[in-house]
Amino acid sequence: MQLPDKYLSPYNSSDYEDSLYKTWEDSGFFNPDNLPGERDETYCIIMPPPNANGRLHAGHGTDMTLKDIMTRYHRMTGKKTLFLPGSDHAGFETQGVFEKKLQKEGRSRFGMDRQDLYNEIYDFVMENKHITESDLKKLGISCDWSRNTFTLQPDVVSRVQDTFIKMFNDGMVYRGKRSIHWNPKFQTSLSDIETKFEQRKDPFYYFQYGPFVIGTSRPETKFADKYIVVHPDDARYAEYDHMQEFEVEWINGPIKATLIKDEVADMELGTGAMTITPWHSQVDFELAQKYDLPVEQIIDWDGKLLPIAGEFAGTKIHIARPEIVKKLEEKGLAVKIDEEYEHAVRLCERTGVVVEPQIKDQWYVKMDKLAAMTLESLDKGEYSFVTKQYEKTFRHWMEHPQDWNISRQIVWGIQIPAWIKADVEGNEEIIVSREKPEGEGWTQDPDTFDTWFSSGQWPLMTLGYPDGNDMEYYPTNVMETGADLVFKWVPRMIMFGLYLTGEVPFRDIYFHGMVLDKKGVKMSKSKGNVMSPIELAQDFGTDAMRMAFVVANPPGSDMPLSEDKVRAYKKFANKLWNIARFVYTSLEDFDHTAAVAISEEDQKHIDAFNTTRDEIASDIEQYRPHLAAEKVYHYVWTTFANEVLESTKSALSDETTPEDKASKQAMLHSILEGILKIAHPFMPFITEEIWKDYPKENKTLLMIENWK
RNA sequence: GGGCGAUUAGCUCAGUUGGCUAGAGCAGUUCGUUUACACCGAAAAGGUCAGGGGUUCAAGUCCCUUAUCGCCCACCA
Repeated sequence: MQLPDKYLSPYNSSDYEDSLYKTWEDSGFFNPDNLPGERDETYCIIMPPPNANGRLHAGHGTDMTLKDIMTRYHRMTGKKTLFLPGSDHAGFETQGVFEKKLQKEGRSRFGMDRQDLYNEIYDFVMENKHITESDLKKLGISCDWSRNTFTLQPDVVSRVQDTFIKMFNDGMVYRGKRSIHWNPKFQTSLSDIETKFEQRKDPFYYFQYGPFVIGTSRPETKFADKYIVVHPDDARYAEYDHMQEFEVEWINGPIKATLIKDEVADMELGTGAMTITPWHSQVDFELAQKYDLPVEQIIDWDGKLLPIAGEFAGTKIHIARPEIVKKLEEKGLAVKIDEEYEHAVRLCERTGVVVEPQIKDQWYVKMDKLAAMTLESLDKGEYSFVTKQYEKTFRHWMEHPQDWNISRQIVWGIQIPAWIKADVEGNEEIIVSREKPEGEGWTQDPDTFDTWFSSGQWPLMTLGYPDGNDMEYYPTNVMETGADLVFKWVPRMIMFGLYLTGEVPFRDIYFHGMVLDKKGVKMSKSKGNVMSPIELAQDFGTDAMRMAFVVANPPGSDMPLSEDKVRAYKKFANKLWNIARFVYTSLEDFDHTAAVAISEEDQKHIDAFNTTRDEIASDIEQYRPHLAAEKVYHYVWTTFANEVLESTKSALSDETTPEDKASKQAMLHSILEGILKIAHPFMPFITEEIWKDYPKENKTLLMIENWK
């Protein structure tokens, strides 16, 4: 063969990547239906859908690379392999992003028509979605774009709604007034896992309340407090009886208060006596239900005080707080203020807004049975954690299930298929159905589902549940995703899978860690240490970037990433390029179709390669891609380039017999093929490009060549 | 309060079921421009694998313990 000119200059990824991706895509082999040969065994990975509202980050890079390595490997071993892409509407997050955009334009979603708002967000998301998809292609991932799915496409919407209807009919969902986490700025409720705690130092106030001194950090909620709670064993209050009543002078005049003795009171905190505000505290609400106490709203949905606050009505709570304290001081009811009080404040995880507990009618999923099914299935070994360290955490969470609030007061999502008719007394009649019920007065619940309600059904929806052809891929092989989804997403998919089909959606769960910057600090826009996979791919080549994402990145632990690391694998790509150059040059007078006797020495090299190749295969199959990648690197550079290749140099010159030379040529020819194959899942572009020139009969794309 | 994990070369980290003469990248030392590659090669240097104890023929790897650091969950009127 003649050495192609392209090898005369160093490997320049940008000259090849786009056209190679197009070649793969045009070949149709991303779609398992088009793969050649008999393929009885299926292999399927469902892509965790990136949110359709922004650019890819380094986490996506790792995520996609790991999945693509597994996909490409299994495709080469002859399985009917499907890597199924999609995107998630990411309800609350997307609407948040969109509202910021509106704000910049001096607009607001409030007052906008529901459908207009939805349509505007839809257009915004579609634009971003296309950018994301072209970004994904730059990562070289071999997913079947013909099966690309979006959570808000009509057939997904209707099937997700059907699940809700089935759950309602099965008594698995209910509607009820509950203490919810309310985000007053974004006007929506949140589930437990959408909130986080932040340690803050706030003043802690002690007020005289009848014969008691109560402690509180939230005086602005106290207007309607008529119940005092102390611990039954608290000796300081032994003289008072449970349900004893007192006349109390309070913020806006005298009231009648009642003492409750209950173990929820913490004797260590403050004076051990508190008053309760059921509407604005989850714990208090539970207590109110236990003793059948009245509940009254003090703070409105915007975070302002209601008329019950008298002169403070209409005031934002953080403004009212010091004024209320001042009034109590003037009345001589303020005992003392502890300025050093540290406590945890619940915030909205995505927006950082302080959450206000409120009481609202919401839809809930009953979790007890679903959680039990999920645990039972785990015990039976129907699915398992590759990253074992998460199993215990997962179990603990599943053993203490909380009912799941699935209603969101936003438009960007799948509307809940429930119709409500209220009579004059405010009693509600509810029909759950996709179609509007017969008769007058029905309005559809304006709320949408929590995003995780639809993404929890993602493997089912993408594979066409209930009766689509692709259900042959269910259960899928592995769910590879970020560890932050151990509660948010993974358990929900398992629960929906078991509930709807009786089978888990995937066999193995593999969590990769977070990608940190080179100092080990979490990447974030505000810190300015974000590394874009797209820029890395442009600067160093996608193959180099993929290697950097995999090497030294064991399952389940975080990984720092630096440009130096990516640069190292760019060099490696060039090394591979020059190995090809050397081998192809050496094969100038070699006939690859002729039978050649391989010398004992050369056979040893081939055998050693085969051993390495099999180790790499087992590393990939057993979820050790980080070791597999390192072995590829080490074999190619140290063993092959530095040892094998060097050892052939004298023989390939004219100082040898023709037989020996032919043996060396055949050995190099054979091992180069193997190297391109073992490197392909990790570095698909450069290997495919070198493969183009590889002398072989009946050659196909490297992507679908046989691994061995 | 409950749980998980980390501690290995100057720095950032690998090291699967115990078999190690402990590896990689970057940084740094010496030599080399020998036609695959200077996006390179050769050679050397750097580590009582956090401390202590134990199991074993054998421990970076398993067990106990101490210290430091990180993360997650729960709760805090």
